[in-house]
Amino acid sequence: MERKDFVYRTELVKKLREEGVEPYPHSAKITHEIGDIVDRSEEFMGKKVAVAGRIYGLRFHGKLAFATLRSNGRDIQGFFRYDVLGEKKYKFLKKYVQRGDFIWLHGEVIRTKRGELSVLADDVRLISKSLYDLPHEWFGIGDVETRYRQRYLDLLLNREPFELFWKRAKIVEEMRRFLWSRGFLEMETPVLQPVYGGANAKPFKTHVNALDRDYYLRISDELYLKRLIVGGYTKVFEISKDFRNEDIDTTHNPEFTMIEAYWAYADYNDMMDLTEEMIKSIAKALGIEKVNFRGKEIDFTKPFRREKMLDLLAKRGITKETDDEEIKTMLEEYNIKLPRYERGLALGKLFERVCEADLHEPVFVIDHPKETTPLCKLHRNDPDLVERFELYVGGMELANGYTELNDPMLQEKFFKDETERRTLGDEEAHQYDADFVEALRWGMPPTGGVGIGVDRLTMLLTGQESIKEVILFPMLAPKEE
RNA sequence: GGGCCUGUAGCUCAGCUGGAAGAGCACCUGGCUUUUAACCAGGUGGUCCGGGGUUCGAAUCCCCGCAGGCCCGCCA
Repeated sequence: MERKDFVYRTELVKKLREEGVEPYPHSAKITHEIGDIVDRSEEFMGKKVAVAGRIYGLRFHGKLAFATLRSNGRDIQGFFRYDVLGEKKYKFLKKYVQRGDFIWLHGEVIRTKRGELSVLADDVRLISKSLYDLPHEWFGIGDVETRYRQRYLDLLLNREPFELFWKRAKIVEEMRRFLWSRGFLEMETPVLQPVYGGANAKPFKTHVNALDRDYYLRISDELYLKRLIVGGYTKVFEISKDFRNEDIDTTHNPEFTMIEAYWAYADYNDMMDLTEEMIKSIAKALGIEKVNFRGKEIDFTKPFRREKMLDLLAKRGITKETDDEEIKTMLEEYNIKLPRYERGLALGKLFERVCEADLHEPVFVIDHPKETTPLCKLHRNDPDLVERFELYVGGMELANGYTELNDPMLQEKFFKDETERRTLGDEEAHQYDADFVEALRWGMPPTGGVGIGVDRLTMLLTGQESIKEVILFPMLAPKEE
């Protein structure tokens, strides 16, 4: 059974065509965007304009009618008078034009008796017929599933997400502007990779018919951007969609956006400075100082603290003196399973479990045990650690950076260690990337790198606690009919 | 993977101690020359998520399934 509104409106389209009116014309030339007129209304007063937009409200009042027109999130009122518009067009409006339709109208910018900025129409055209009744904005769309599956309805009827995704676009724009201003070049590296790397994660597998080879969707673009540093660039970045074949929850989506930046001759301290300055400049550009997140305030104007991971663990009673047996007991208590006991890995896992959730105000956690990643340079003062940082905000990991490992022989060894972990059953261990080792053998300068989760940054800057709220089309199970 | 919750008109929701499917808005018809959630009068509209069961009778109770949300587990 077809929807009643669809049947009725489809019939109207048919009638329009019978009368020689095309309900979906090719263009509708406007003189101004609605927002421009609203922003500079006094300048436009008394002038003739042509505007277009979707009808959110249509109020017939005998021989008068008022329409709320919206375009790009901005509203202006269309004012139709029988005597100004003429009988034919007025009747057309009444018979064929409904809420949800797009119209074009021409007329003088005025204010009505109630002071509402309006265009007093002397001409009106239907420029796109909607075949469904637009739900009322007053009630909005509340059903979360509808909001995600039909995001356009969410954007059309709920103000908050419309503005939120505008902000997300601004965040990405500011990110680019910031890095461009620092001399970084925006690069594009492969999404389809024969060997995946740069993170601990399960990949999506695909097949390249032309080569008859299995490929992977990237889990990170790290190893390719570093090849570009080998290639001679000193500052590169990429905003990349990465793919990780893992669970979907409030902070994870299988497809997500990451920005990675690599900077030759710099180290992890420089990258922390860069990260902090970038986030603060984005927040400033958006006029954001403090955000309420998970019930607590985050102040983006204060300096980001830097804490050593081992110091944070020590505050929880896990120190150098804690012996391996005690740590193994703790792993069991927290139900953490490692393919094989390695102290450094265990400490990294315990940190996530014990400390992570409490890191609310921005803090760089630095100097991780060396077993936590194979891509990072050993610490200049302690061979058991690496020069790594993770930025935690709101209890989430927001960024991850290193003084990049550029010693090809050590890189080879670390990849071998990962291969061993893989054979022991660690599905997320890194793959051995011989081509990347080859690149390092040609020489990569000392380099600092960082990756920042764009979705999570958007969550933090907008106070949204679910990643689905900041991804336009979050992954959902396909609906079968 | 485990627990809790949700699914009723186009939208927002009520009905849930079993007994004739409802409201507001939207939509349609009529009225109205300053409305803006317009108003007034009348009207149309339902696979009560799907399947099975209990019962004289199920939107309501039971079982299975689907989809979504939250929490936990797992995981960047």
